[in-house]
Amino acid sequence: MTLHCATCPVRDRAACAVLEDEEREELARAGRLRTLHKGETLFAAGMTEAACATLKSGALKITSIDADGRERILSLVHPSGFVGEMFGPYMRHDVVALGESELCVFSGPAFAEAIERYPGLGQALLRRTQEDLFASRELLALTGTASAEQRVAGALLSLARAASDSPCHPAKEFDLPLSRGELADMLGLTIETVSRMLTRFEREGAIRRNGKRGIELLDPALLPLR
Amino acid sequence: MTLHCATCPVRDRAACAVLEDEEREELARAGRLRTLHKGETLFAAGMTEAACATLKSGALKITSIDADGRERILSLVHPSGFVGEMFGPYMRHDVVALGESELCVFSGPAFAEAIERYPGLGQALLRRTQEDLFASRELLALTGTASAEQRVAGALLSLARAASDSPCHPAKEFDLPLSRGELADMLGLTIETVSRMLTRFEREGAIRRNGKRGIELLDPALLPLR
DNA sequence: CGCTGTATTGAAAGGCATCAAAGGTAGTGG
DNA sequence: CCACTACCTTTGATGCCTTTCAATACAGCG
Repeated sequence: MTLHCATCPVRDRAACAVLEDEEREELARAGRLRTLHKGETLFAAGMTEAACATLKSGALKITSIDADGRERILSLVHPSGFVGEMFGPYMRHDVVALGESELCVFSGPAFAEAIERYPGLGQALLRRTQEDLFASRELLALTGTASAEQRVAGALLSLARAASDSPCHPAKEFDLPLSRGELADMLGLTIETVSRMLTRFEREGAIRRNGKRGIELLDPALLPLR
Repeated sequence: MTLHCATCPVRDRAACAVLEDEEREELARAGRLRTLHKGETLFAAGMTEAACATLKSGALKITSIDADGRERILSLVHPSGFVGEMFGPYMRHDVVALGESELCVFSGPAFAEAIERYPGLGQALLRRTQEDLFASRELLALTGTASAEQRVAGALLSLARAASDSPCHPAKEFDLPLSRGELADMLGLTIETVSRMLTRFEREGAIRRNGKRGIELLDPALLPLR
C-alpha cells in the first residue's frame, strides 16, 4: 500500500516533517502503510531484520518479558512517534498495538539511506530519541522509589497530558489506552493494586470513572504526586 | 585549556571518532578540557544553558531528585560516553562525577553547529543516544518487578561488564564505582537492603568482598538473575 | 586517640503481592 | 430479548518482603 503524505494526520509533527514536500514523497516511496489491530505485533524482540516506523494514529506499547514470563511495558508510543532500529543487528523489544493503529513502516537500510541523504532527518530523529530517553528516565524516576499511590497518580497525569492536544495542560476527561493489567505492567505493580488506587482516588474525589477506561479528572490537586 | 586529541584515551571510541583528524581538531577548538573531582557537578538540572560533553576518564552519574528529596540515579556514564543537551532549552537532570573525571566540554550551540557541518557526527550521536535509550529501558525492566535480590545481582553483572575492557565478558574482579547509598538510589532500594544482599551473595559463595568497593565474582551462576 | 562518615547487622512495622471470590461488561447464540 | 460464557475489574483476607528504626562495626583522618 502506498503512502499519502498530503492527507497524513501527523504530517507536521512527525520526524519527516522536516523534509521538503518532494523529499518526503521520495521517502514515502520507500515505505508502506500498515494497519494493526489491537494486540497485533509490529516488531518482535530478537528479529534480525532492522526496521522502523512512524505512528499515524492509534497507540503502541514497547515491552519486554522478564524472567517469570511477566510483561513489562517500557514505553508508550503516541501518534507522530517513531519506533524501531535503523542500525542495530536485532530488535531489542516487542512493539505491540494497544488499539487499532496506522503506521508508515520502513526497512532499516532504506531509512538509514534516507538519513544519509537528508541530514535534517537524522537531526530530527536525534532530538526525538533524546526526548524518548528523557521520557524513559522520567518513568524510571517514577517507578523507582515512589509508592503505588504515587505511581498510579503519576501515570494518570501522564496519560492525561498525552490525551490532550495542547502538550502542557492535561485533558480533563479521557479514555485510558491501557487495561488495568497493562497499567500494572507499566508501573511495576499488580492489577489489584492499580484497581485499589483508582477506587481510592475516586473515593477521595480526585477522579471519576466512566466505565472501564473512562477517566475524568475532578481535582488533580488531590492526587498524591511526587 | 585546550584539547589534545592525539593523546586522548577514548579517541577511537567516542562520538568524535567518526571524524577525520583535521575535522576533529576543528571541533576540539570549540571545546575545552575540564577536570571534575568526586561529587562535583558538571550540569545542574534547570540550567538554561545548553551544553554537552564527552567523558575521557572517570565516571559520572545522571540523577534527579524526587519529592522526598531523595536522589534517584537514572544512568551511569563511562569513558567515551556522551552527556548533555544540544537542543533543549534547559538541563533535565543533574550530572555529577562519581570520581576524579576528565571531560571534553562543548557549548550546546557550538556542538549543534558541528552536527550541521559533519552529518556523520549527528549519526554517531543518534546511535549512541539509541544505545542510551536501550540501557535506560534495561534498567527500567530491572527495577520494575524484580526482587531486591535480582536487582542487586543485575547491577553487579552490569557493573562488571562496564569495568571490563571486552564489552561482552564481565570482569572477574573490579571496584564498584558507587557507594552503597548510590547503588541503592540506582536500584530503588535502601542502603540496608543492598548491604544485606551483598552479604547474602558472599555467604552463598557467589562473590567475595575486598574492602568497601572491591568485588570478586567467584561464581556468577549463583547470582539470582532474571 | 577520638571523630566522622560509611557499612553492617538486628528487630519491628507497613505496604504490596498473593490467593480467593464476587461483581460487571461485552459478545455470542438460542 | 434473554441466557450464557468469557474476560476484565473490583473487593477482601493473609503473608512475605522491604523499609524503617536503632545500634554496632569499621575505616580514614585530624
